[in-house]
Amino acid sequence: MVNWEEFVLHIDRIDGRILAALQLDNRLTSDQLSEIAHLSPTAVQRRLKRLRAGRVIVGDVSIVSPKAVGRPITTLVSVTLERECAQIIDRFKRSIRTTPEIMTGYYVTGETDFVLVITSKSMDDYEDFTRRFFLENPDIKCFKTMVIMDRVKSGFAIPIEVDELEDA
Amino acid sequence: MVNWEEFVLHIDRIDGRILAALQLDNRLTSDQLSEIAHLSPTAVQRRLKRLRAGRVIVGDVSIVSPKAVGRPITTLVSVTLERECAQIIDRFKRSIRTTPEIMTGYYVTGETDFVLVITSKSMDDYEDFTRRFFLENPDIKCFKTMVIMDRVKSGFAIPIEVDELEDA
DNA sequence: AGTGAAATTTATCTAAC
DNA sequence: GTTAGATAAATTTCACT
Repeated sequence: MVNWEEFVLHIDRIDGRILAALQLDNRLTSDQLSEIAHLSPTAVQRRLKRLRAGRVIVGDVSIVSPKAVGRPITTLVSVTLERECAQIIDRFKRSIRTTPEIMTGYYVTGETDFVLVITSKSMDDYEDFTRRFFLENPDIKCFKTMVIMDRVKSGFAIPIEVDELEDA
Repeated sequence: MVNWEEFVLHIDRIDGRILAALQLDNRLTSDQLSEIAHLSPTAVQRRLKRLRAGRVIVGDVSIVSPKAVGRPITTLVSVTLERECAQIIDRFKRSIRTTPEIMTGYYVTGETDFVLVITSKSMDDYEDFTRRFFLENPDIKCFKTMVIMDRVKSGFAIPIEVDELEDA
């Protein structure tokens, strides 16, 4: 039986170029992409459809300025749970998913168990959040806050080494 | 003199609804957005133009599956520099920006100086990267690696409390 | 297989009001 | 803010290699 979870489409050099471009700007038209990919606009669209259906492109989103919508404070929080048992971990994962203030949540190896990215309206707002979310949660042993001072690079673009892919 | 850096557009409830939708899917048509916003498609487009020009929407990107393009390993790395002087910090920031393996890089307060998000083809590839990037850099005092085991939530969507915004 | 060209449908932009 | 017409883009169909 095939493990369909592990199934990924075959990506060639042209796909690589299209993906590299769309990671930076997904509002490029098929016409613009056709120049980048050295292909006809129609062929580009067919590939796009395939890449989206095959979950190579997993989403298309607008990036909103946190400041502009009144959430200028972003913090990174590393969280250590009391005990690393499946039940407690799963419960914490669920609470991450249902808490809108948490933009990103990773379960990690190493120093701590989880790393979260949290947006807040102010430091007071963040403090208030920690009281509600962390201090009242008996599963949490400790947490450490890092306030983001500068987003040196805040992209999500994966380096796609086009030359390492095979020809179309 | 006005601090234009701090200037942000005024966002009303309708903008909030549009932004909340586009953060999840920016391929929604003006027609679909017009239903969400209870507005005509043309009015939606005018707002979109304003939101993009005013840098409320700072970008529009496709999210590519790291696995699908051969980079299944993602690590979080916290970096502490030898000394926190402006020159060393700026030099490190520059190297973050020019290193494609680093997807995200934050300058933070607290435990460490920087937190990086790095994609790799394999653990060997990551180890190789650390040798090139960290171990050969005399400005770096120490770094700690956390391998991401589960992306519990890997969105960038900011919670937009529509009800707290004023009417159009 | 996958590609390219023309026709149709659909969305977006540019006026009007 | 809306409606209507022009422009441009995405989809579909079909012929080609």
